[in-house]
Amino acid sequence: MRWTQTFIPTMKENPADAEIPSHQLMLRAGLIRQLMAGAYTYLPLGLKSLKKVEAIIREEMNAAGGIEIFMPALQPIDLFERTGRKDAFGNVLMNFHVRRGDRTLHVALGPTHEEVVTDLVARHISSYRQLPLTLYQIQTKFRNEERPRFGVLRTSEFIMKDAYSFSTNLEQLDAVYQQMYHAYCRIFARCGLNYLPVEAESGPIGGDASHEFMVPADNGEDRIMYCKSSGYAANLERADTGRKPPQIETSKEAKPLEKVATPNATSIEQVSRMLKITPQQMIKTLIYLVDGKPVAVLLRGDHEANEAKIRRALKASQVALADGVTIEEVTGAPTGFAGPVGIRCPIIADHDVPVIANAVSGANEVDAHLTGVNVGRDYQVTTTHDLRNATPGDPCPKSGAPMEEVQGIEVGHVFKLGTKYTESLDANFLDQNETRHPIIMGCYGIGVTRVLAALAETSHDENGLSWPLSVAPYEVLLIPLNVDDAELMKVANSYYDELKDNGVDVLMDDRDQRPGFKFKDADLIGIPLRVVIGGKGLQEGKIEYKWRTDSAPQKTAVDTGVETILGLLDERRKVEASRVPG
RNA sequence: CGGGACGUAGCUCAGCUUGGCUAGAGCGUCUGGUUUGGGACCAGAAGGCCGCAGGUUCAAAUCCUGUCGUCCCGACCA
Repeated sequence: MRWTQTFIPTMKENPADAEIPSHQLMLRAGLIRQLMAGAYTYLPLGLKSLKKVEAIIREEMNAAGGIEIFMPALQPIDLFERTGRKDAFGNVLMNFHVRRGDRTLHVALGPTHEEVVTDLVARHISSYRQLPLTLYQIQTKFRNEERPRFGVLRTSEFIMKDAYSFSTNLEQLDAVYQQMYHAYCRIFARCGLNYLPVEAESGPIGGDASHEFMVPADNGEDRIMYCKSSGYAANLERADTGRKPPQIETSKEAKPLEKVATPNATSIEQVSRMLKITPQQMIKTLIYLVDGKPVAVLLRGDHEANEAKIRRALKASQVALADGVTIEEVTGAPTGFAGPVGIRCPIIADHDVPVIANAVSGANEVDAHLTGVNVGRDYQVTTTHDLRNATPGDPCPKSGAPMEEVQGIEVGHVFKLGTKYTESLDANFLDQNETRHPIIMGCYGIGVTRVLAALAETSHDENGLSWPLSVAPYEVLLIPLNVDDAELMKVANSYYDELKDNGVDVLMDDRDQRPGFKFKDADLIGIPLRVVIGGKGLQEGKIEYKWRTDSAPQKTAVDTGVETILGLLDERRKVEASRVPG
């Protein structure tokens, strides 16, 4: 492609609306333009990369046994009512009424396609002989995000690869899951991403049933606990704190229980400042409604509650923070003064709570806290649980070494679903014994547009983007330095033609601009290999090439330049391929 | 949904506090000329419902009210 024949609107300055590097650079390099919050146009450069990512995904999905289909974004709302996800999605599900003749249809724009694909399978699969089956598509998804942000990282309309596996038993499901997991590793490696598979919340099947693929990045929205020595990595929601139940006994240094006045101090921070103590000395008492009944959850003052863990510990189905009225009922005080001593509801404590000697907690009385709170004497717990988010320094559940927290961008998710959808949508099969069972599902998603953003976010320098060869919009950027020089253009054009004839994806900057201008744009859009044809070089029979990641260009003979470039590209492709797991 | 910031030329921004000439600059665009290896220079030109609506005032980009939009923090995110 010739630059003057396409549409690459680069920008010299950072748009005011963009804050993080990927958003700024994708705008400046002319990959995307915003239409409204959470909706972006992909310009030629962005679209080319997107298509290359899609091609890689297709190759790997096909190799892993996936069958491509294409389902409608437009879906009847009753499918979501049957699976209960109309309510589960709530406002995130875009849905509306349309008139059709004298009828009114209630439709949704698909946020994902479990319902549609399961309905399809329910209608056409009925025998174990037809299974296993894995269907996938690459398609636009719609989610009414409460807060779209960070450019293309979180949008209300985005491209996703979603795959769904259908199996007769858990062994089959495990096999597909492993295949998909492996395919995902290959996809992200081929895209040149530095990725980390992390354990995620696993839902009904439990165990090792869900992994998210994260790209470590400071601006990532997800928090991951990571252990360098064991390789253990888990979503913050999921990560084990590695703590064990402590011995529960009253401290030998127990001081007397005392009530202190703490007017208007309702937060851990305010109380610790007022009493000149650290949050670690405090007991945080959170009142939850667990399946409708109040329960006091005790945590160390500096820790965060984890509702999924609380739900599991209590074997409950619903857990939510209690309202002010309930809190007054069980504590006898407004929100902010709850404590375990004398509270009128069951207590459940985190492992780290009973070991706090002479703790400070709310007094269950307005404007008052207690000091010298000790387990056994002042409040009773018989056992403890892991009820909180892990924090940096917590021991790794595998190695015991301190874990660290890293931020990440979620680019993929593999998940063993089980029979949630097949049961509600009647997707059954008959086994060898003519017995009917619900089909066992798995689902596997990749945020295709997010892969692009993650690459931009993690692969750039102060001058612009830097693409891997595999997904770069173009592999080679050919720069003739003076388009008015007929001799020079003759060489440039023959390079352009020959490279194209050899299957190289080449962009020629044929704009009538000064060299410096072109070099700046070259760095900004980040094409991996830059080839410069200039008057000075031609005089000595040389052309110049430079990898985007190199600092200085190298020279090679004009006559053999094309072969040199082809060789360089081959070599680089091999290097990139060597990073892909086999 | 709670909190904060912003909205003036295609882009980045000044002007608003303390209302008052024809609303400015740099970059970009167009024309002519000089240039040509890291975002050139000179001369000229085009380009604005100052987000929108209402109000106060002799007079509003500027003050007030409302509204829409965008961004950031938080909540939310099968």
